[in-house]
Amino acid sequence: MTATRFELPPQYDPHAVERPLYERWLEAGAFTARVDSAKRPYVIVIPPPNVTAVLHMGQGLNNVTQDVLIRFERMRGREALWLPGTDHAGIATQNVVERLIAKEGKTRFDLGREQFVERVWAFVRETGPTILEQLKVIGASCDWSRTRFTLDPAYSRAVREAFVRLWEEDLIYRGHRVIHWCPRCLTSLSDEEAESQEEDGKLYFIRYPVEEGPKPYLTVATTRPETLLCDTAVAVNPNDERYAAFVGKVARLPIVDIPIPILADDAVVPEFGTGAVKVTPAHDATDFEIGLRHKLEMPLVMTEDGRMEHPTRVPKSLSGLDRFDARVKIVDLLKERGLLEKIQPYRHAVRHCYRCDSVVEPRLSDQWFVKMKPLAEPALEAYRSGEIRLVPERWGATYQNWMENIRDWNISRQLWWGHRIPVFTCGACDYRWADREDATTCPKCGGPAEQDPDVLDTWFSSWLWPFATLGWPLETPDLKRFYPGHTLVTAPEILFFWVARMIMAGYHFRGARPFSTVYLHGTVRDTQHRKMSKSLGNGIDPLDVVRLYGADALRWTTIAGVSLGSDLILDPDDLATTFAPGRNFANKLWNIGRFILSQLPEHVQPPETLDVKHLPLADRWILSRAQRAIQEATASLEQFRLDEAAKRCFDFVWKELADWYVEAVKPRLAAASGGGAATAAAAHTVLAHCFDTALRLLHPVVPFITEELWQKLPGREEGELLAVAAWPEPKDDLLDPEAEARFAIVQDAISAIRNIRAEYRVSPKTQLGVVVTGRTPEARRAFEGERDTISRLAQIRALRLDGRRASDAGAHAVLADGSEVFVALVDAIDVQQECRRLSGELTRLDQQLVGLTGKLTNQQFVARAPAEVVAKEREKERAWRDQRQALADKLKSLGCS
RNA sequence: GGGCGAAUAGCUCAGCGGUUCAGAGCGCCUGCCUUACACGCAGGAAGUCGGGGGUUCGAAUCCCUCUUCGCCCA
Repeated sequence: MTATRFELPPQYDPHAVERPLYERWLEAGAFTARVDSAKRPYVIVIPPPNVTAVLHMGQGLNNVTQDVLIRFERMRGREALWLPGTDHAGIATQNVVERLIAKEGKTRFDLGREQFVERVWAFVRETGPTILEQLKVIGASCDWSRTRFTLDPAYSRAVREAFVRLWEEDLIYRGHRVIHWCPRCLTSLSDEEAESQEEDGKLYFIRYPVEEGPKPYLTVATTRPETLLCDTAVAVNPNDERYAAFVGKVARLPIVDIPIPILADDAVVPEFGTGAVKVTPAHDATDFEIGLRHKLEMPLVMTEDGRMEHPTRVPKSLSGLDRFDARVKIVDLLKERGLLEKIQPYRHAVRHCYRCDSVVEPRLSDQWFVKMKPLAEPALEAYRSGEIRLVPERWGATYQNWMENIRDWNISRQLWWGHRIPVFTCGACDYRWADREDATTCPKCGGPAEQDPDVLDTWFSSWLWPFATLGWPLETPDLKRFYPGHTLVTAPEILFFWVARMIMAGYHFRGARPFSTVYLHGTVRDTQHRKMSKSLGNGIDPLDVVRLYGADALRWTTIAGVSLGSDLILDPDDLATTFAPGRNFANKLWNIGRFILSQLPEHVQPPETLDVKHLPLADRWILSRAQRAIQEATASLEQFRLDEAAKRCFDFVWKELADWYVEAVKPRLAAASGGGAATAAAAHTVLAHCFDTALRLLHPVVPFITEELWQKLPGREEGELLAVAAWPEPKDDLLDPEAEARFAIVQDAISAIRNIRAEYRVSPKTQLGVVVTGRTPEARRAFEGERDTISRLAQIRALRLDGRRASDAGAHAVLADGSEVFVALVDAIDVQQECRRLSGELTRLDQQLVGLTGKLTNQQFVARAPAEVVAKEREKERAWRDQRQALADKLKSLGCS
């Protein structure tokens, strides 16, 4: 019976099992979605990590969440496809490689475009697979046969196709306007990529001399005095009477000393500063609009890398200075000339580059834009009609707000790494067109064609991810079968960057939603609630966690620790405590398995053979609890309540199966070799069934340990895998509310005895004499049937159920249903203490009864509350009165006053 | 300035109209190496559910307001 395969170590060792199991899943093709099966598809596309990235906790949470969902649906019989891949991440990747070559003392300009791009490719080929390999370590069940990269040739064709189509639909245009410019990355950014942060800045009040004005000067307020060098006007609000007399006059621009007009424009907010503002059309989006309206000059006063430069406007002393150094200098110059009125502290939003955090410089330039309004409309409608659902729902407001106020999308980046913009210009006739092929000559005049030097925003490729990964624009079998997809799991930070745009692209290019549900999970933070980040050094390396405690411990802790949409707080300085829940649970599961496996014979009868009605109460109870666990865990997973599902399974396997059933059934198992063969056989079946159920339910969350244990269960056939085994279905004939209620009383009795034992400090070794008196025939039958259970779990020498006791020296307890417990404690008993204990109970009960009777005598309650609530309260009152009576009797018999 | 969210045991969080629902995990206290597990077992202490007001027969749970914190957008 004790075959060698059950000789398992008392502590679970994840390292011994994880890698081989993952290999086994791969070899079996367990994660490969089949294009030709009859199953309904279920598709998740991974949010592609940057190709240079290494796994961090945020991705850990993100990917474990996806894995739970995909494994759940796979077990439920769907054709599950979890499509993995990476993103070329234009700016980020280019930055990484630029830093690398900087160590060699070179810049990308030294290498030249072609060589530099080749250098990036070499780097990417080396590091690209890293993060995907790391996903395997944490158990991600991706379909690796379909791994994609946004710069794959096929994917690049999709990007190009999308661009050309939009061009043909007249949705792409060349815009001349002020955009966000990163002077460090040397590229323009979209609105989303320029993140605003509240900062403490200063408001400078500067006097602009006025020629022949009502006053000698006009004071303007600005946060960026260095830009005054390219001011081309001063503006006030047309309705601002304070300045009416200035309008039409000429101011002299300080330092530069040239005349600029004073004009009136609605865009000026009278409440800001003095109500008069300087107008810098080339370095401020609002000023640019003013400039357009008043046909102002728009000189640029900075180089692309943010240094002051202009042939006539920048004085020699400032030329070549960084913009922030120039600010200081300019302020000094203004002071010298008596033109600085004052400086005030000022809190305002400043935009920063989302990749390098540099302060973004608004800058006038020509860029390619996508007209977004027509794309946004279907995406907005999809949300409003419920065709696409956001979980948690509250993000809907944010989504709608963004879609309603959508602005055109600047998609050109002045980078070398990425999809080169397929726009060509004829050197001879200036004709401009977008092309699916690399053109060399002009289709109009045959002149030389020149391709736009810029590349596309990375998000312009990743917004096609849900279908470009499946072969679009070709109508591939994969595309037909696996689009539209189902669930997208991601963080709210990229709701606009990526999710919203994918929805737009889905409708625009495929005429169908890319997915039906967007699950937005929280952020991983440290104990001070700071977002984990490399720069703060407060991150946790998920692989460290795997190394220390195993992948399942990592997975369990992240899934059970985070409720729908909330942040996950982890302590990077105390991994042991942080991941203890996962480690402890895995070990517990291991040991439950170790025990059960050691007990089971080679052949266990299937649960269908059980004569349920005649099983012992404990068996009926645990079987019923198993059905409930199935129902509740399934329902929770369907609602994306992964933590709830995990905890429900935890309670079933630990708090019910291990703490109660396994303990209750030990005497029967021990009797297997003796005369109790039949009852032991039933116990084997029940144990095997319940454990098998638990392993299936837990597999999506802790796949490794469950697979390992499941493989060892008797009756396993060669090649069977839990990863593709069927999800449990609740069996109605095993649901048994009566057994659940009865067994609860047995548990209640055992707890009462244990409580008394602890209270009177009776050693666990001391075998007690106990009398349990059931209040009802049902209770008496329950106690009778579970006599052995009670004796074992409460360490009882002599258990009487007939109500007769040998002495009165003992402790008493009354159970919820009015049944009574008497524990003989001849020496240990302290009547005074017993009186205190029981009267304490009585007082508590009395207080509850006061409240309850008050409620029941309240006409309003009886009249207005639902009848079933009232009935429930009445029933409760009856039970409590029984309890109270029993307690009072006891107190009286003990002689307590 | 606009919008959203959070505030419940020492910590991280469940619960979101009906008192044995004031809970879990970790931590803490007491006692146990009871032949699956000390990464464990048994028992226990611990919160006027952020403040105030309201709705309701009944509120941690709904509404208003204030305070504190976080996020997003301008």
